[in-house]
Amino acid sequence: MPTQTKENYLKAIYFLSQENIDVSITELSKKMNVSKPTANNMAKKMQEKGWLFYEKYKPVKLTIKGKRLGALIVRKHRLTEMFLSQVMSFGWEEVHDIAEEIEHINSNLFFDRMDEILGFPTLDPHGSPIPDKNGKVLKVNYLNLSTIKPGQKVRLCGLENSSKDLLLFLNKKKIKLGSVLSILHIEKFDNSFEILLENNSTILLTFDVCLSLLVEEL
Amino acid sequence: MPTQTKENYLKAIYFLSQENIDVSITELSKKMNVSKPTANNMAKKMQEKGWLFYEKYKPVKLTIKGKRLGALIVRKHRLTEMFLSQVMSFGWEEVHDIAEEIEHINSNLFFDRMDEILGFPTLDPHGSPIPDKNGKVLKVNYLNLSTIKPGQKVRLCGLENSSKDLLLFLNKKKIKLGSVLSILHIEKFDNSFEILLENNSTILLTFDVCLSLLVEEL
DNA sequence: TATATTTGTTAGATTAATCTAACTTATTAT
DNA sequence: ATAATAAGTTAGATTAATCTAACAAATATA
Ligand SMILES: [Mn+2]
Ligand SMILES: [Mn+2]
Ligand SMILES: [Mn+2]
Ligand SMILES: [Mn+2]
Repeated sequence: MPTQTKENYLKAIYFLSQENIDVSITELSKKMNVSKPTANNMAKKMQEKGWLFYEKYKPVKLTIKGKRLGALIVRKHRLTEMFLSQVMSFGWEEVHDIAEEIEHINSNLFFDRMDEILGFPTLDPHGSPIPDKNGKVLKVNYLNLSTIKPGQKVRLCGLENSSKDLLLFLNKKKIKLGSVLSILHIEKFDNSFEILLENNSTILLTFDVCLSLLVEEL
Repeated sequence: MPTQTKENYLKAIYFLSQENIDVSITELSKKMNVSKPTANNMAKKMQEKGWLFYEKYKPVKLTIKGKRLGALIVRKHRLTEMFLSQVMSFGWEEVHDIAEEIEHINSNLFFDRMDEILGFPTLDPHGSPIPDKNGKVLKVNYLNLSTIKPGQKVRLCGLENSSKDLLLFLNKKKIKLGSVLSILHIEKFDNSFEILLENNSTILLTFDVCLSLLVEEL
């Protein structure tokens, strides 16, 4: 029976592991906004639970069990986000904080029912994959908008980060998941993208924003 | 920002207060399944929060603030039960345990949305009133089935206790909220009730079960 | 009223999650 | 290779929530 706090640590390590299998105590402490001794102490406890490998002065690494458990929490998180968005009409910028709490609810029945009501979705409202009941994650293979050449037409499929600020910004620009973007021109000076939307309006996106958008070519 | 544990204590005191405004430490400790020192200690802490009056060797009593807060947690609990039952198709015997966790979610938006989707219900799936956003509770005035005379026809409107066992028993007997019951006969020997249901089947209910059923006369 | 029982409180300990200060080990730069 | 910096660890303290053992106060009973 993992506690809420430990579940959050597990998820943090799970995400940090995507970039690099090994996770340093310092990275973990930063992600969790706690002191290094706190992260260190927690790492030891999680080792005792069999969720990760811990050796003094070495980075930690999830065990198979830890990885699976982490994925299952992510599953609950993303199913919840999908439910909040599809069934309860929340905007994609509102769902994360609530899901951060609901992901800790202890009832498989509850999440299975969500899953069923949603028709067994594979992606969350931000385009991230929902791990299956065994913790297996579908590998999606999107392109980064920043790498697309002028003249190309793409569809927005996911986000590199789903920060509220980014989501609100995209709302304002009338860009949402599934939106079709035509790259008209890339400004040499600052690498900003001039983009034509479906509604025939033209918008400008900074290179930084383009780095956050995952697309597929049409 | 009340913690989950303290919210559960608050709710416990809130319910114990319905029967008797004053609540003893022993009652509280029993309801919460903790030792008396634990309950005592918690009572002191809740006093510091301004949720209750506490004086050594005296029973505790909720403050206005405590009563309101307690009612708001009950509101979240019952809205959740209603949502689980109406929107997510859970049986009335399945909703309590999940609601016991979800009631602690920290998002007014979440519960307001539930409320809206449900069409602002006033009763939960067990017939208990849902406190309003100010913590005000509608006073329902049902009769106890045990007090009804033979020949009378009544509608089931609520339950004195919503234990899972009772709910499963009622499921088996095909009795649900709104069911119409005609009292055919009361056995003098054991006070058992012979009852005719809408589907024309006749069932027998012990006096104890009748004590748990709240009805209105038709 | 005296005694027994119940109720409530104190004291002291434990576990989880956190902190700061001080120290050690490892890594990086000169 | 040494010194400086960064990363990781230990030690000791704190707060919330819990326990048991022992004691005190209130209530009930004979
Ligand atoms: Mn999220
Ligand atoms: Mn969380
Ligand atoms: Mn309930
Ligand atoms: Mn609860």
